[in-house]
Amino acid sequence: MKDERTAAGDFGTPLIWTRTEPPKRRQSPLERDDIVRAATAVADEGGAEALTMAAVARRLGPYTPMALYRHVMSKDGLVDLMLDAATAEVPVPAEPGPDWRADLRGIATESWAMAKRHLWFAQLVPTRPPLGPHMLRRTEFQLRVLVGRGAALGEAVAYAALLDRHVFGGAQQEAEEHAMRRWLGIDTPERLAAAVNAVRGVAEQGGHELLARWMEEPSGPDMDEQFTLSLTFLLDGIEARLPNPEGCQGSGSTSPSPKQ
Amino acid sequence: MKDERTAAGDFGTPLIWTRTEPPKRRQSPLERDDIVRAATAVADEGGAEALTMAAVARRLGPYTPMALYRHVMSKDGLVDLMLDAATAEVPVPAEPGPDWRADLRGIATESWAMAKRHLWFAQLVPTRPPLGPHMLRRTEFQLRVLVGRGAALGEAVAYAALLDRHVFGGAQQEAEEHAMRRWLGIDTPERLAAAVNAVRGVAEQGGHELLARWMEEPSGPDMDEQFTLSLTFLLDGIEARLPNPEGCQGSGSTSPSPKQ
DNA sequence: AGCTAGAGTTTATGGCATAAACGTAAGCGT
DNA sequence: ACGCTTACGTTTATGCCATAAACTCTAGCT
Repeated sequence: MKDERTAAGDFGTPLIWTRTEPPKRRQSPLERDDIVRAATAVADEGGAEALTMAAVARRLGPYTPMALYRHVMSKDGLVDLMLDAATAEVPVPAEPGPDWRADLRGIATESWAMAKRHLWFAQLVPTRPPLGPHMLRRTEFQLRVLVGRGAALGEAVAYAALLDRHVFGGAQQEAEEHAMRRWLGIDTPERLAAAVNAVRGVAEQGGHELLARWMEEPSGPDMDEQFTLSLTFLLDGIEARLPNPEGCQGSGSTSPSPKQ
Repeated sequence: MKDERTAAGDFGTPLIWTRTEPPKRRQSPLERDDIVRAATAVADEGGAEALTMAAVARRLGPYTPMALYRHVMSKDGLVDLMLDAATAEVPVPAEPGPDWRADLRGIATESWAMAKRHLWFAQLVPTRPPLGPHMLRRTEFQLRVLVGRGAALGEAVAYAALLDRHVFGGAQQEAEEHAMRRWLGIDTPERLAAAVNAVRGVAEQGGHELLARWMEEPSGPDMDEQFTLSLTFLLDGIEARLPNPEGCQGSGSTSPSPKQ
């Protein structure tokens, strides 16, 4: 990974999904799963910026960073494995149920919960192509639900993408706030106050009355409520564009024109 | 910026907005604006991962990376300035107009267009607190529109956040695809085919029929259409929760319960 | 017994941000 | 005119990263 910042990563190196785990000796002391678990623990605690090969190796015990490369190919490979392992935590039904909204809502809600458990997830997922087996399985389920409700395949792909954007976008924002609190708040509460005051000062100077008022006394739905809210908005929107009110199969390529 | 990857950045260092540009000599050869412009050009061309102090300095002419620090304080400071400069490109009306949907749609659409001009924007914006003056101004406008329509302040903040999440989430995805194409596609078209085939192989093996079908022949709304679509969904949802159908001021703290 | 392949280590390279100390020259007051 | 100050840019050095390459050790097969 040449530069970690890039949210549009370097996919040039072969993806780890093309290489299977090397065949094991009897009981090799180090395994992919151990490494992924350790890396996940490191990132859970310190965020994505704490995830370095050295930190993972240290956590595993008496290992050097280079030991990991034999098993995970590269840091990108490790990240791919971590992302897929985390995705595996969201349960995906074998078959779509009778209520398509519940199906999609379930996937979204579970994903949201997972992303809150692993705040690094939302930070890292946009840096890698979402091609892990569990992510594929998850996507396929979403598509089946939508196509089963009459959406055209291309539309289904768009709707799924749109829902996921919302889940992971929200999680990303949550992660930001968490990190902000970590840096400004926890260790030095007076710095939090100072920063907030500075910003409020800017807001007031700029004549930003509403913003200043809100910063003085934040209110409104919290992240979870916002998540539920916009999820509902999106499902409503999708529903309005599905062809049959309670239908079976259908091409569904025609769609009502939305309000402009 | 210790680790660039982190989408939840290090806000510990004082924000650049607290420091004004140092007073200039007669005509200092290097100015903040020059630097920000050059940095923007670098990132426009090479993406966020190409944005290094050295690259910016090189672009400016016969300067060393360290020269920049006198003017922008740190790389984070530079990024903050870049983000705000880009935000300044989206026009914000002085006053809300008669049609609140048009107002919000306008901000969102212009922001989307800006983010497509500067693909690094969506990659970098989640790494820094959105406290630049232009960003504040933009947010204040959104709030004024919503509060003017009867939303409670806290709700307005949530709605604005929710809309922005979609704008920048979509832009982020666009940036990913662009980078992916850059790495896999442009220089070596056969590698694109190989990669797609590999993934399709995985999809087929896993019995992911719809996914495989779609990868065989992608279809459906493109990014712009998806953007418009989900924007409409969200505006519809917000509209349904605004108190008065065509009203003036109002507390708006009660809201219809959404369909579950 | 000896070979081999896998596991982990050591060493080295190069990119990156950035702290610290160092010229250098432009403008100021005297 | 003289010297001091101060902004400006450079040099040098530090430390953190990922990771390539070569090396060592050892289990287990032939």
